Amino acid sequence: MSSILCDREKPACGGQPVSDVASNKTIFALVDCNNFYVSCERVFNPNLEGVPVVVLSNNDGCIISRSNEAKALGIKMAVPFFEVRDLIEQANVRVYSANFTLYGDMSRRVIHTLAQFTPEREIYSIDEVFLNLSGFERAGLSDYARQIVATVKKWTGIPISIGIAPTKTLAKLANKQAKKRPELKGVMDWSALPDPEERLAQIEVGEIWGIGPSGERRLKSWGIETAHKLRQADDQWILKRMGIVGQRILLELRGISCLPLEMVRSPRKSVLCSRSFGRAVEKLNELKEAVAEFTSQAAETLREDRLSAKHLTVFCITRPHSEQARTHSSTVELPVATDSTPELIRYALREAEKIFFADGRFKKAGVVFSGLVPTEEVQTDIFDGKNRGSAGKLMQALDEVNARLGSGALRFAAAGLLQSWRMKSSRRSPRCTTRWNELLEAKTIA
DNA sequence: TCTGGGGTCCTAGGACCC
DNA sequence: TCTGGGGTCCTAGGACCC
Repeated sequence: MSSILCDREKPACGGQPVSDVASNKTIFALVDCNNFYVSCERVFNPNLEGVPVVVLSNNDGCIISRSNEAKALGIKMAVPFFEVRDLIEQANVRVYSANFTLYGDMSRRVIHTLAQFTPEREIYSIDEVFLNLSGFERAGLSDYARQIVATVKKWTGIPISIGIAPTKTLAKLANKQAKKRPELKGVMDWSALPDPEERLAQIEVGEIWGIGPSGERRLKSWGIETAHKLRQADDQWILKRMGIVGQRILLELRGISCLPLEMVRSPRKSVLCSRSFGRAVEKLNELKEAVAEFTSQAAETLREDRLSAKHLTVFCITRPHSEQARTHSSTVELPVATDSTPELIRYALREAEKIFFADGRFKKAGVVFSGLVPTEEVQTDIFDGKNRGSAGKLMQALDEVNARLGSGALRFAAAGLLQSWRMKSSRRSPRCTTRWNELLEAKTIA
């Protein structure tokens, strides 16, 4: 902290190792897939072009992706489905349940295509990648970016937008502008603006990356309503009121990069699997079934990353979205970190029993693994007495079978067979790119 | 009636120690 | 009357992101 206060020249980046981050002359380009999930659905169903389309979250709960036509109807992001159901029926909006298997695969294709254009990339999320375009100035940054837009569209079918700027925060803003203004053809270079100050004055603070609803309320209460005003604010004053996060945003708006391009993904710190139930769960054995299922799924993720967990938390939520909504949780420290599903299930079920209470109506539950260590570095205990080698082989065999026959082909009995608490997902499109039996079919009409 | 899921980072406050 | 102070570690909860 003190280094930030004393040394204004030094950006408040935190301690990334030099080799993992790009040089300080990074030219950030944020690639963002337009309406990503909807665009994925359109790739395999061209009838969806030009008509309003939305994609729903798990459990068919909220709207999580909207086509431009759906946005124009006034359907807001993250709004509960039931609130807009009438509007959706009236306007004949096409509705899809989320198909994350398909979206994940399409994301990999986009990233692979981007790799043709620059070696320095940070995969930020399923639909966003930061690139370093430093070294491509001679080609003309905007021209080069338009070439990227055209290639990604041609090779994957996914439309993207690119914002270019000296910091990530400005690149985010540039990207928004690129989406808003069709005449920019999907690309905006912030540095090429004749009057960036004026542009910042038109942007509300709530639109800035990192300023959420609470930050927006506080800033506005101090009379800071636009990105321009925040940029002009005293950074020490902001530091005192909004902490290091607020100060970083302010500096980034001034063009001082505080958030480097992180090309190496930092190791994950936790694995979580949770679901809302399709209906309220009231029986202990159903809660235990669900907890066993979530544990088994999260353990699969652990093994994919070759990690073992030292701590396990089980939580459940009773009656959310109401005044009595409560989270109950219980954490156990394992004697030896593990990635073995049956062992983890044993501990998880014990915690589930602790948090269960009669008369509870459970709406959601989940399992969190933390204290993650690489499996080959696990500290064993001489009094452990478990044959960890054979447990490892069993898990490997299980993962191989499930990889070949589809996730869930081999399951643990503790997770139950009926799983009547399972969520709704009634409108899912076929997993065209990852399931043989859901391949797209071409039909000839006689 | 019906409101996602998976993550990270930061801060405040309590416990504890010397 | 008046009850230290500084440091570390841990945890819970808030805020934010996509």
